[in-house]
Amino acid sequence: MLKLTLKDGSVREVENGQSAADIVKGIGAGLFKAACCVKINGEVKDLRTTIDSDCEFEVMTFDSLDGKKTFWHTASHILAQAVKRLFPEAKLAIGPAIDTGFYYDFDVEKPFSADELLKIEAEMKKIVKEGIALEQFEMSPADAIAYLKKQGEPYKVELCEEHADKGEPISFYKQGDFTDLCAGPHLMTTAPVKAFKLLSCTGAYWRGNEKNKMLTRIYAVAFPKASELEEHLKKLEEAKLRDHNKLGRELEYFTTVDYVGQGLPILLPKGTRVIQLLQRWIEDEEQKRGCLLTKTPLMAKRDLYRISGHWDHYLDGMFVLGDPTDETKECFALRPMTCPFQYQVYLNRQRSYRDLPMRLTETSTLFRNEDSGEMHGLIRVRQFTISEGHYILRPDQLEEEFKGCLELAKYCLDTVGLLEDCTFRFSQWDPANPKNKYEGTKEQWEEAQRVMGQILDHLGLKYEVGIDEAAFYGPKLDIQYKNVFGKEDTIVTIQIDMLLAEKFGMYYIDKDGQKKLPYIIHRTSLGCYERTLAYMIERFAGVMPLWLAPEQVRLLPIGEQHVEYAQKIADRLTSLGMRVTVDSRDDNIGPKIKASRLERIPYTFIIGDKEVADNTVTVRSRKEGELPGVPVDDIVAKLVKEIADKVK
RNA sequence: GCUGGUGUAGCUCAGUUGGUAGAGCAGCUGAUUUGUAAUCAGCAGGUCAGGGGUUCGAGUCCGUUCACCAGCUCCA
Repeated sequence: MLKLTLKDGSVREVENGQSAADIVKGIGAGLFKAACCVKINGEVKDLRTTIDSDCEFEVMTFDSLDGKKTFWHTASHILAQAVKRLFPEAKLAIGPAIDTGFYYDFDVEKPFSADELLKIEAEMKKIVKEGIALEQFEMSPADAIAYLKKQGEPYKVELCEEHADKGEPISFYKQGDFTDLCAGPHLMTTAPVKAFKLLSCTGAYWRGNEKNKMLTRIYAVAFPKASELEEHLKKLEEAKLRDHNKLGRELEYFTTVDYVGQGLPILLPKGTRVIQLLQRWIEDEEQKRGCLLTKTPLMAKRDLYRISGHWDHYLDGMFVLGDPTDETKECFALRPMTCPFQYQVYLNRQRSYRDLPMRLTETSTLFRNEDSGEMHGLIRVRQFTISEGHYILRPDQLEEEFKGCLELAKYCLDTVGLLEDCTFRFSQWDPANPKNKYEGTKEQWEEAQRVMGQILDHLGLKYEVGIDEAAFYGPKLDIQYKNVFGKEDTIVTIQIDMLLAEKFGMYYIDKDGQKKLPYIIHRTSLGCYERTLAYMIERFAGVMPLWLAPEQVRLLPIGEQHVEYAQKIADRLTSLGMRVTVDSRDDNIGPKIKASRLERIPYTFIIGDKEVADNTVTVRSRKEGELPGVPVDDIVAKLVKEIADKVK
């Protein structure tokens, strides 16, 4: 007999040599029905696994991510089976579960049309209804390759050949007329995959390499119950309503114009106001923290970028003015970053150790010639503005200043309401340097990453490691944010640079009279303003925190006779620096309230006979609903405090 | 850059086998003087994304450029 320790800590005795599925069945029929896979000593395993030693035994259902992924993986096989039934000439690539569902890549002549996707869905329904059992079997690598060649699956052959080097047997799963190279785990049958939807059909490069053939990828999601699928699709629809690219245009934060160009959004008055408020706030905050504000040119001769290394590394990413190949004429480029410009501030005269730390900061507009397919709303653009700082430091100051940068970034993100959804990534180089991206020696990289890792550990920061995500001159701490659709981008970055100081000859005279090279931290405090605005629109569904709202209060007089009183209150709020309008249009109160709601105005005051008589207003707050008969002094004090406190 | 989709009024969308470009909302004007998500009437609004081609005739067919969307790749 074996002893299994279950999740609740209880111990269950079972016969040796049973499958996990049989054991789960013994625990309960309901649990067996819901089981997707098991965890043996913390490792995800197939229900078909034979249990032959004492272990910790946990049953994973669809409620866990591991269970979901097993479920989705089986769903992806059902998708592939349906495609093979309808399009026998389709070649199979890969079909994994992802965090939000699953996909399968196929090599087909033509991508699937919307109609064909419906047909595939219908075929999948049949396969589920057939309740086909999945069987696992193994082959030797040589047999597996021969089998897959015979099946005419070149992509599977390629995967198998790579795996063959390990000398392990190759695992397959078979469900009826369909067999796929697969390590599992999988459900026992196709029956539980009751509710699913094919979401989109797009192109994707084989093995994620743009030099390879582009395959056809179907994204999908699946659930045990139809109601769960409906709920999921509803959530996706709701996310669309928060999408900054839709809402930001509707609410007139920004627009784009085809003859201006891609990635060049026009910030409308509302968007511009929010960014101005953010900028003023950050510049003041940085001053409090000892930063010196600079203003440097938006372009420079190519000579500058030659020194920094950008000319060699990122010429394709720059907007060049002039012929970059003609050395007999001047050639300029718009700046893609601020570093080499801001270093000139430091280089203005000889520096001593007493000048350090020197914390330079700039509200800096940058230009990057992104590939045409990359642009997206305000999140990925060709011209954008960041609060970019360069801290020039003695080695003994590095840790303290790095800590300060992180505190500043966290303070900024927290204040604008984005911190709680951020994750941290320690972006390191790839020592193999496959794209020849990195400058500097192995020793320099190891030293910089050691120092950064040590600082992060001292801070007790939880982070993921991103290999091959570093800058060409050094490692980074990237603060990552996911938008409403789960797509992740960097919102703030803090970098340690051990290369550029030498290139620019940024020596300082130390206490001992020796010339020494400083460390440099590149950091953003709030990162890209456009991107931040986009995320805030999504985070707050268009209702900005009061201190940032382009229009903070709208006053709605019910009749003509109430306009004067409303205007008096508006003047008082305006004199306190608030952004206020009076909607004195000749219209019913209903439509005026509707307009104020649709425009996401944080506070709406309704003013009629009662309010004039009592010196009050009826307040409609986006957060608190309707508050009737609030004395004017009280609401003014409340608003002043909410603004001063930067309430989210 | 790659694959696919989309582009008709400010917005949401109709527009038949190629044959006079439409609606609702928003806007403007007038009436109404109004108490919590659409008062009534009238008016105006268009280079059908932009060049080009086929045709007696193109919103519709073909090709091209641009922009927008989804995904891949990229992101100093």
